[in-house]
Amino acid sequence: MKELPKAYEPKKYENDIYKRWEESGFFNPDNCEKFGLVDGAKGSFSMVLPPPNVTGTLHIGHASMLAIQDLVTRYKRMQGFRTLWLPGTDHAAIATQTKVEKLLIEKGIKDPKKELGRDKFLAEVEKFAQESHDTIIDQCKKMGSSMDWSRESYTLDEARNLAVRTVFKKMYDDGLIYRGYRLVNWCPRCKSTLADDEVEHKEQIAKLYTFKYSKDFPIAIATTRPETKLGDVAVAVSPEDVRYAKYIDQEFVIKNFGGGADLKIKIIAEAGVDTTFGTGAVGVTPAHSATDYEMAQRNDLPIIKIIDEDGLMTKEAGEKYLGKAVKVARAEVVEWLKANNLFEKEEEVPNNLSICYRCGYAIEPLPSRQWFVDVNKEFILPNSSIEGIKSSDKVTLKKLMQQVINNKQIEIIPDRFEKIYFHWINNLRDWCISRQIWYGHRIPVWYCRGLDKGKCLPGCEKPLVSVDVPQKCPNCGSVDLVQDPDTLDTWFSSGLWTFSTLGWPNKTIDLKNFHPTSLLETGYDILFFWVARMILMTTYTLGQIPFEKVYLHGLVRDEKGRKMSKSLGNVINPLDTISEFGADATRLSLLLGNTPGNDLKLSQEKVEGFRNFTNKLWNISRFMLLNIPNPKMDVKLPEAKTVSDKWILTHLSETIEDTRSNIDSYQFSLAGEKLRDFTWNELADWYLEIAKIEGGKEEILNYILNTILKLWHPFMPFVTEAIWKETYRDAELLMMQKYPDFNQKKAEEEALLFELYIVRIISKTRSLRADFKVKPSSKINALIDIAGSVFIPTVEIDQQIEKEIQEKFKFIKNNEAIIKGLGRLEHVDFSMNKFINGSHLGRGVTLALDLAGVVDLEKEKDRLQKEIESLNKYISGIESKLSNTDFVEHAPSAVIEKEKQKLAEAKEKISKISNQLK
RNA sequence: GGGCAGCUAGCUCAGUUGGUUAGAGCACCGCUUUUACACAGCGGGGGUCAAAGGUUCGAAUCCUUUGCUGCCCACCA
Repeated sequence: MKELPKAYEPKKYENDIYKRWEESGFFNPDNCEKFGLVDGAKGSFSMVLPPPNVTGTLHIGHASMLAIQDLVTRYKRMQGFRTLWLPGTDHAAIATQTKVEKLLIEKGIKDPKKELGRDKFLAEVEKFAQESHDTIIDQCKKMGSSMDWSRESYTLDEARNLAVRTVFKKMYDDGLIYRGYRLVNWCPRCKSTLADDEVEHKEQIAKLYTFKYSKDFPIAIATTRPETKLGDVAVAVSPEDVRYAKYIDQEFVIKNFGGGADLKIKIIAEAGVDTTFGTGAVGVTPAHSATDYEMAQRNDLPIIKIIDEDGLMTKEAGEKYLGKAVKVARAEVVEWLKANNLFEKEEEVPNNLSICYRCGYAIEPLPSRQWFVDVNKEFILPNSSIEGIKSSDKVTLKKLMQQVINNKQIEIIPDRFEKIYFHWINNLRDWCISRQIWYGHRIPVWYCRGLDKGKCLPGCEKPLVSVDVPQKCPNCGSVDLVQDPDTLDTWFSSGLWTFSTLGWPNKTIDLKNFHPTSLLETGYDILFFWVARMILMTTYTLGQIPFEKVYLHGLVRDEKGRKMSKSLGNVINPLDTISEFGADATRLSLLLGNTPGNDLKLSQEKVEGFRNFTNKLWNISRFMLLNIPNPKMDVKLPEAKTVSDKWILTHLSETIEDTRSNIDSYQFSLAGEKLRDFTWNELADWYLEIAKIEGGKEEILNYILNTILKLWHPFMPFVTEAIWKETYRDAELLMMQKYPDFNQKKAEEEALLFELYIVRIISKTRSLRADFKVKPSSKINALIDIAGSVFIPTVEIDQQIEKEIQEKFKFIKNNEAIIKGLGRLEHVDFSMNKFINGSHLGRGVTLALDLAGVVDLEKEKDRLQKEIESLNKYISGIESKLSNTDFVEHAPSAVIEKEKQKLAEAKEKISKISNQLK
């Protein structure tokens, strides 16, 4: 017999337990296999950790992700799958560089990049990334994550760099990567391009200015950005617009617009122009607006770049504006328009401002020479294992991305995100992958600087794309090669994550064992950034899907549903809740009440509630251990000695089945709630109390404890492992035990009867006691009468009914001790067919408490009267249902039978109560 | 402008293919320190399931419309 401390103190156990897990080596599937803990028939289960950015520390959203993934991992591992959960971190290029720049500026370095230079600056970034990485890893461990640290990866390490270079080269050779001068999203603060989906929109009120370019110009236009008009090449009007039809195709020259350059403006017809907005005419600025750029392409118009990468006006805007900031230029253009009487009006309109998703700065669209991935170019996919795409078929990247979802090779949970995914792909444009920042994978492209400085041969201008550093120009033989200064979009390398982490481009055993991965669990907020790009990169590179299922979780919000942010001061730090309430409570509060794809509201109270539950489980075990002198680890389903045993074992069996099927269908919350109900309500509140009365339950308690620890382990690994150790001392880890299997045993009828009779009698006894304010300490007497069940509508007691009554009598009498104990009764008399006055519990059972001296007669009358009222309502509802011929004709007979039974039962009750009132 | 969710007890949410008098946790009220647990136990109150219409014998559940709330997407200059 062992005794545990009264309350569970997570701090005393968690670190040691994690250490034991880690030292066991079983986070690594190779070791599980070596020790025969893998069931060959089950195969592999693999999952990559969505690598957290090394921009800082983990927040509660990460904790939620870790809780879900660790739950699945432990569950699969306990089932005998060859289970791999592969960890790593993401260099997060722009984000990390921006962060470090900020920190250095705070330290007093005004322009860190300029002052330090590339190498020193990068060293600073790496130092920061390393520190951040260490914190992240530590936090993962604090959460109990059972990841295989021996396979840890980084999106910017050597192995991943090889994968990046190899894929880049392959895509270039297939013509899917090209270099082009095109309009890109430019962040003047980050001084880099951004992909389309890295641009966010913020609603604002903008000033809309209406004016004419010149006195002679026939059409007024409206714009929110007058300074860009210095780069206008056309005015677009709707072809339907009668006001402007006559001007279409005319050309105008505006001398010295805004005091700057001359403009050549052609009037063009564009169907997309809204005749009701502004003047119904749009000034077209191809270099600084995506829409206008497309119009220019369609109409063969020139592109005049008047804003540069620093957000300053170029000389194309005219000498007057050269080098001036955009905002300054705007004011000057407006001023000029007013001075020249061209200005018509100024009004406020709602407007969407494009901003950088990393730094929030306004995006400047501008034309630039960049590297792109062509999503529409056709190519052939050798080694295709994509269903519906043969190795000889021509495909595009877009088509690949659509196909794997269409053919259900990849399933997205919840499936509503599939629609969103398709919509995104349909609108997808070529992906700009080059970034003008320093922290990232250098683009594996070199340029020849000539055999003899600047004297290249024809053909030398072709970029030299190579996995390894090329020694000389293959065209002219020069060794004077210079690498492209740009780096790659961080999502280019994280897009390779499922296979680059498994050793690709080498043909490794890991790739064979673990790819495609089984599950990708991540937030819906990076569906496009990451999930879609992994699908793109993996299907293209391997001809394989990256994962079979995508489970998307939502955001963790505060108790009011607001996003957590430092400025609001509502951030819940997982380390704080772990330290205050324990990792298990933190995990449960993130797992339960959380449904796929939906945001979760979290409050301190919620975590507290689960801390209470952890402690409850601890105390349940504490009590059980007091009653299990010799805990045994290998358990078989024990034999039930009493009805209560049958009852609890039946419920346990159901619980195993429900837990498993809920986890299997990704309903983690339901699984946990079911387990909690069983543990707290059925086991603790009923069965353990019964065990105190009946005694002699060592074997069954041992079985139940053993089983629920296993069932709970994936949810709350620490406390279960701690109890396991206390129970079985030197035994092996709970983590590696076999997850309980549902035994197909049918629910025992007696188990149901236990609820129908015993539980009902006790509950009624308790509620009557409370109603009549009987002191809990005073034990009273009761009378229980057992008559024929109302199901047989006959007054005569034939043999069959007699037998039924006898059996029922025996059944209830057998549980007298429990009834007395839990109902706090001194003495219970049993009778047969006495039709006594009392509470009618249905099925012919009547309960009467001896309340002599305690009963307030008037109060009792009131109570009965109320009960009659409610019963009458109930009865009339059923009667009207049953008298409805439509119902009787259409409803299935089972439903009608049920209604009839309910009616009979209610009627009997009411007649008995009326009797009593007399 | 297009799309997707959500609207069920004071709060957070369950409610699987339509079929008990719609459930749980927290909070609330009353009682209890009955030796596993007061981070507990027992009992209790509380909802016309956002609104309207429709389908059906029967709707929280299916359909239509509307209203809020949130999110995503989009080239109204």
